[in-house]
Amino acid sequence: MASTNHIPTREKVKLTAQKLFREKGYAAVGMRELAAAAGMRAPSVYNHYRSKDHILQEICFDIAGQFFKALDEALAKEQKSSRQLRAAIRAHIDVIAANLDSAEVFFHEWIFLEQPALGKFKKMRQEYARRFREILERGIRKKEIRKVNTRLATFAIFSALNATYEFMRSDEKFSREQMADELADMLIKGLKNKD
Amino acid sequence: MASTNHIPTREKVKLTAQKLFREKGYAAVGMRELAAAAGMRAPSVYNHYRSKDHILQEICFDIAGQFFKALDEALAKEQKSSRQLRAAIRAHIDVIAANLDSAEVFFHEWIFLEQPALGKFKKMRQEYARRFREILERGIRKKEIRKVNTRLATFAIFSALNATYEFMRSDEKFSREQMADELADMLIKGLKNKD
DNA sequence: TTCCTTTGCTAACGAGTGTTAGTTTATGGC
DNA sequence: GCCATAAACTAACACTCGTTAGCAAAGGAA
Repeated sequence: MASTNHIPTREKVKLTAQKLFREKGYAAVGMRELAAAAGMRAPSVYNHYRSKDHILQEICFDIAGQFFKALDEALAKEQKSSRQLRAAIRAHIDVIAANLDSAEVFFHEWIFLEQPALGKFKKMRQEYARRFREILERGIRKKEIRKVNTRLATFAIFSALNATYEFMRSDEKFSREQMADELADMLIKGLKNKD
Repeated sequence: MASTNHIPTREKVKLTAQKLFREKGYAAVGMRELAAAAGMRAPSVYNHYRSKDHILQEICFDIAGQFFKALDEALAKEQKSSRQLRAAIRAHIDVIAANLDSAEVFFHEWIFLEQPALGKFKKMRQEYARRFREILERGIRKKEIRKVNTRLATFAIFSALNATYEFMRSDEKFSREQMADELADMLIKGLKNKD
C-alpha cells in the first residue's frame, strides 16, 4: 500500500531510516521506532526489507555508487590535475548536498554493516580514496601539485569534504557551487595570503 | 581491588571503554561486554561509575579539557597568526596522537551524551571552534591569511585534523611533528605548486 | 587479628531488541 | 464484483539491555 504522499512505502522506510540513523546512530534506532516514524508497525517493515542490516546496506551502497558515478563523470571532463582535483571536490560535495542524511550515514554508520557487505564496503572506500590519490600523484608528477604525502593529503581532503554536511545544515546562504569553489580554493591555494 | 597490571580498576574500565566505544560505537557496546573486557562482571562497574553515560561523559570531557589546554598553551607562545594557526594545528594533533581511542569517541560518540551534559558539551565544541576561527579572522585582518569564509574554513580545518587518527592508525612511520607540519603546510600553503 | 569499607559477585528486575508466524485488510487485475 | 497477492496487523519468541539489591570476598587500618 503506497502511502498518502505518493511516495512508495519502501522508499519512505528508506528515507525515514536515513534520517533516524543519521540523527541517533544506527544501533540506537530500533525497528519499532523506525516503523512508527514511517507510519506502520515494525513487522511490516519486513515486507519491504529483509532485515535491518539490509536497510543500512542499501543506504550505504546506493550513495557509494553515486560518489563513484559523480567522480567518473567529473574526471571525464577535465585533463589537468588541479582542474581534476577541483572537479572531483565539486562532484563529491554535490553528492553530499543532494543526500545529506544518507551521506552522514555513509560516513559514520557503515561500521555496523554485517559481513560480507562490510568487507565489500571497505574495499569500495579504499578504491574511491585511491582514485583521489591518483589525481594527486598525477598532479605531483606533472609538477602541478606540490610534493605532498598523498595518503595524508587524501585523508585530509576527504575529511574536509565530508564535514561539509555540518556546514550545509548550519548555513544555507551558500550555493553548492560557491561552497565547492571555496573549499577547493582553500585546499588548492591554501590559507596563506600571497600579497 | 586494583588489577594485576597496577592500573587502578577504575582507570582500566575507562581505557577499556574508550577502546570498545571507539571500535563498535557507544550504543553497540553493552555493560556486560565492557565489564568482561575489563576483567569483571557488569554490576561491578557501578562501584566505579554511576552509569554508562557517566563513563562517556568522563571520556568526552577529559579530552575536551586537553584540547583546550593544549590550544591555550600553544597560542601563548606565538603572536603571528599563521604561526598561531600552525601551533594550534600542532597542539590539536598532539592531543589526538596521545589519545587515539578517546579522540575518536570524542568526535563520534558525543551525540549519545544525555542532557544536561550534552548541551554543555555542544557549547564546549562551539567555543573551541570559535577560538580557531578567531585565529583565522585575526590573520585575515592582518593580511596574513587570505580572505576566506572563516566558518567554512574552521569546519574544513577541524575535520581534516580530526581524521588524522585514521592516518595514525594506518601508518606509524610518521612522527607527530612531521605529520603536524605536513598537514599545516597543506592547509596553509595549499596543494598547488608554486614552481 | 579484628573490623570496617570497598569491591567483587550472583540473581533478578523492567525494559527493550530484531524477527517470525499467522491473521486481517487493502489493492490491483480481470 | 471476485480473487489473488501484497502489505498491513497482532501476538509472541528468544534474546539483550542498563541497572538494583543483597551477599561474599578482599584490602587496609588500627
